Amino acid sequence: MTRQKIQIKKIDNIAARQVTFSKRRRGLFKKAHELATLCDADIALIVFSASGKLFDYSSSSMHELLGRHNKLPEVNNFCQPLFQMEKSVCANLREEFAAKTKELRHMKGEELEELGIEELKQLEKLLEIGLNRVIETKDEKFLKEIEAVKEKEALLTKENQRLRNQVRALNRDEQEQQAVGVGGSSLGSKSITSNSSSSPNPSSQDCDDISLKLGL
Amino acid sequence: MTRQKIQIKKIDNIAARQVTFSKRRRGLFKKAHELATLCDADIALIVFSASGKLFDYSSSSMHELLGRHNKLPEVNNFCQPLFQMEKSVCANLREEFAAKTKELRHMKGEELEELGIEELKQLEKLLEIGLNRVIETKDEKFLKEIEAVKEKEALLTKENQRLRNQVRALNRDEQEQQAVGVGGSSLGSKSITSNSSSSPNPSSQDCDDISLKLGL
DNA sequence: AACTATTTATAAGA
DNA sequence: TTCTTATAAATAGTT
Repeated sequence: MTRQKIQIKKIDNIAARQVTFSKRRRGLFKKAHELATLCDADIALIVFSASGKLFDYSSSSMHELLGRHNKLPEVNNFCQPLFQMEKSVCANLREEFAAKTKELRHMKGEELEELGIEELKQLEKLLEIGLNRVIETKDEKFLKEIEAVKEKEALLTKENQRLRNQVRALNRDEQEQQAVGVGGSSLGSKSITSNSSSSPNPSSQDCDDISLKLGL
Repeated sequence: MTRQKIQIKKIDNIAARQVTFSKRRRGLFKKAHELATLCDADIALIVFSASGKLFDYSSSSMHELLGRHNKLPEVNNFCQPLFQMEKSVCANLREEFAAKTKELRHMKGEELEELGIEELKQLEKLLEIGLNRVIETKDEKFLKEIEAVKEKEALLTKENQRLRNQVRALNRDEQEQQAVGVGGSSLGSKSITSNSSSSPNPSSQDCDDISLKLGL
């Protein structure tokens, strides 16, 4: 597909065919892996070169795929080659696992002696980037936390104001009653006190919440 | 691969993931077919979408391809238990692998949103420790490098001194000869020149070495 | 194994 | 879904 467009038909020149096979095989496996990763798909890819060499890729357990595929009648006797494949897949996985483990160790500052200066410099850069991002994210979370608390604070302040007004009104009522009438249970004051006792309770619970969160 | 480069990791948005799956699946099957045609390869490609739908391609009949390495039917009976074993081993490995991958991503500052403040703080500490160790190791390597160069420098200085003395002695001899005798080949000067021509050579090679190392 | 001029694939947007 | 389009990737031919 470049320098010159080619027709999709068997390449006659053997050397050229082998070169193209290597290049495109890589590309195909890469694409398969990308599709599996990006779209959470299960993929099995089996390639036999013209010379009979086997290459394979599978995004998850080959058996699982096989099991599902087994429902198709013509695909029933593949045990052995698939087992071989599974083994090589596992071997690959193990290899990757070892590589990841090593990388992780390096990032934790272990087994650094085996690295050269250039690699150490790259590692340092990587760690700095990671650290900065972590700090950034942490700070963002803190800010969010603060925002939330501030919101509650505003609500509480408002509620406090309301309550203060209520109390003031209540006091005024009582003084008026003492000044005007002598005895008798007042329906008005009863309803007000029951109101004010149901309201402060939840807001004091909010208070506890906030102090808990702030005291992380 | 366009408008914007994307990272190869699971696409979060479901709709976008489906669209990408359709597009890339087509591309993958096309590439598989091209490889099979161009290079006379046998290819089997099995894809399960995240929702479980099956897509497959094979360059020759799937049966023929997979039957090729299946000349021993009796071996199939052994397959099943071996599969099971291999499967569980692989599953475990995959799980650990996923965990390591996630940890590594976090250390690189990716996908941090899913972490809480406490975890972020721990991660930050971990990264700081790693970074410090890396810097330490790097500095040690630098120091070693400098030590090595200094050693060579000392050797060279010594060698230079020796050569200077030799040259001085040589000059003196010549002056004495010019002053004392008129003609005649001197055995003494001959032996000195042969000495000095065998010695400077290796030390000039050393010089090259050092400049190479210093110019890292 | 590298390079590079092109072709192809495709992410985002309509 | 399908089309468009700007851009990233793959790769044919070459060295």
